[in-house]
Amino acid sequence: MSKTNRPATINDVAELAGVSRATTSRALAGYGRISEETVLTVRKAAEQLGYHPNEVARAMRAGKTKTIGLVVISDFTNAFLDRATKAIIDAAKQNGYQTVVSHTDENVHNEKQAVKTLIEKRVDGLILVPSSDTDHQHLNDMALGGTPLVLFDRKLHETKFASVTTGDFEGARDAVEYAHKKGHRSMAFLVAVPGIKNSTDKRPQIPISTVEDRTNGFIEGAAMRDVKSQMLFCEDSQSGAEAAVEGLLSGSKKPTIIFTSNNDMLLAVLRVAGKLKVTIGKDLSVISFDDSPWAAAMSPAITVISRPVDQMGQEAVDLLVRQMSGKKISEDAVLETRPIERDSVATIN
Amino acid sequence: MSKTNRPATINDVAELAGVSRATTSRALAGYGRISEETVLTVRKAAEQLGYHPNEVARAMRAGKTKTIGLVVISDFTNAFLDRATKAIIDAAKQNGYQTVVSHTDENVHNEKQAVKTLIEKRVDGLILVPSSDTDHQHLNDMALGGTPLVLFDRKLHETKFASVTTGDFEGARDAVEYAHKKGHRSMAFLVAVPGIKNSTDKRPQIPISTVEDRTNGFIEGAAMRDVKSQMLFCEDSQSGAEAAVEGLLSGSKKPTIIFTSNNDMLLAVLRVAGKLKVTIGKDLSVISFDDSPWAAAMSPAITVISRPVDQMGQEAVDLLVRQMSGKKISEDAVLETRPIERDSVATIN
DNA sequence: TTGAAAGCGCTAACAC
DNA sequence: GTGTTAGCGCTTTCAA
Repeated sequence: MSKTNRPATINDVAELAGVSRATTSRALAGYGRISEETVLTVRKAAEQLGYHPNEVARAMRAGKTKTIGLVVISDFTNAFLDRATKAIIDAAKQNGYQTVVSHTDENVHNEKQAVKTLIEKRVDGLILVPSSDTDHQHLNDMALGGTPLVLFDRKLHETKFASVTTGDFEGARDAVEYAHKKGHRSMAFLVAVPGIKNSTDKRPQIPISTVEDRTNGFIEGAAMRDVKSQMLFCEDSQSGAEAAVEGLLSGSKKPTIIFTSNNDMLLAVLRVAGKLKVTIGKDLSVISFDDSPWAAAMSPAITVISRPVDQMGQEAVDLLVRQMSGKKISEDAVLETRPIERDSVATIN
Repeated sequence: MSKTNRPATINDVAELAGVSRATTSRALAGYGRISEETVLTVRKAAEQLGYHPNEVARAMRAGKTKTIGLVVISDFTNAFLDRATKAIIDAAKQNGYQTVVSHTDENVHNEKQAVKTLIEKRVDGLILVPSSDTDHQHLNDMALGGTPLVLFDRKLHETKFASVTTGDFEGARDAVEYAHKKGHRSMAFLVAVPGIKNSTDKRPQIPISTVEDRTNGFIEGAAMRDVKSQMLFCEDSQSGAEAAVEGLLSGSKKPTIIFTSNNDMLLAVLRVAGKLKVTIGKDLSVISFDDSPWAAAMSPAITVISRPVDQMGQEAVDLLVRQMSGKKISEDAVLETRPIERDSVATIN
């Protein structure tokens, strides 16, 4: 910092070192022909002034910000997305990129806003967890202005973006299979669907590919084994979910096992179960999508269908980095889910 | 996007609209004297080209990036910091700022790196959860180059930074008081201390003000009521914590209640309890710092000392915004903790 | 080995 | 009401 209170510029350094800006730049960056001595002088001057290169100016000149934008739905107060966010930030850093995170609370309007802002900030690339499969006009070529985009966790039909997802259809189907093996014959799938009110057992429009896959997987699994199955599509909120679960557990068609489409739904089941004094793993079994530290720490520990979140983050960044370096790929990475058997599924004979 | 594949600039718009850059800028930003008609023409041209203002150039010119940097320790895969991060991002957005998030895994070296990068990106301000009370040379005036900094969740002694913290001393003390009322006479405090190996009951250097406060609060509370108390300072890792808890529970000085200094420690207790078949809320009581959705959903639900995380985020951004607008304040906001009584503390008579 | 100068995209004096 | 111009801090030709 020079005498004034604003950060030192390369000019300040040049002046103090008694050389030109160009020389200073070269000395600091260490390229071109330059004498050992000058380098030392310049370095000392820079140090003395507490010089930090202005990355904004650099970005301006280079036309690259070395920054990627990450737009996640919901907040990342979510056992899957928080770790995904971390994984992405880490992988990006590994590749020399900073990450700017926006979250959209599952709201397309916020998503549009976030994408716009990020584009204006001239991020070099974008990773997006899209809110809606049907509304994505803000992702057309013109809006993106050539910024590469990778989809995370969800696909967008009718678009050609590269994406990183998991085999959730198979994951759900196999989970049903597993429950069947454990003797369950009456199963329910509790599905959070953004945009709907309360809950319904009529299948609504599902604007999220992942949720759709899980739903279809559940149906397929149930059909294969001919078990009694029901689905409950419910509002993506704490109160809505709890009401739905209460209905489910107090009704006449009470299942022996509930599958939940995400951790929030799992928590709803757990809360209601606690309230109704039904014991998980005995009176009622549970399997959820996505693992979390607390699911493993519960008594009983919760059986889950986990997804390789770190690897997903890695993959997303890899895909993006490759696109940012010019390739116009539209590859899809589909990783495998992995069941983690714990103690929340009772054996019934 | 113009014919070439790079984003349209204001020049492109000006050319298409047949006016000068300055006029274009005025038309788009809507300032100065300008005819209605020109505005329309320019707007249309901009639209047609998919023009997005280049915020990098703007930032360069204005000397402001409208961005703040957030450096959190650990990852934010943490029931407190994830919500804090969200709160900060939201509050920042409210004030027209984007947020760049870095995390340091509780490692000072990473913290230095993160701060440096952010300074070079010319963030307008910084919110930091510092890793270490003893090592903060990288936060001196010169390194910061005048960038305002607000401390979050932890104070740094011997510095003059504004900070947002909570009354953890009182929180811990009152929790002991509460446990005493419920009849507990033998209490243990499980404290995560970064940097130590395994665990010890000898009080080590605690480089985190918050943890120090909690420890002192526990001691004070225990002293006031003359209960048998012990402390276990343990490595901040899953395996380390579990080993410590196992020792605690199988030893002869087994307490009736364990206080945990954060959620990771709570999970360790829960995991070990599950393994050892000790029932929480009956065989063993638990109170933890920091609330979380899952703590409330467990059976029994966990009694916690919660902190007003949204408000903390708000406050931090407020403090920062005020500093960014020129004031050189060094105010400290200390918010109150709030006990949430649930079912993990048994009544003993 | 070093310096001078141009230009990245934008806005704001200042002229007309 | 609109255009011209300078300059934010940096890197990189091009000359010397």
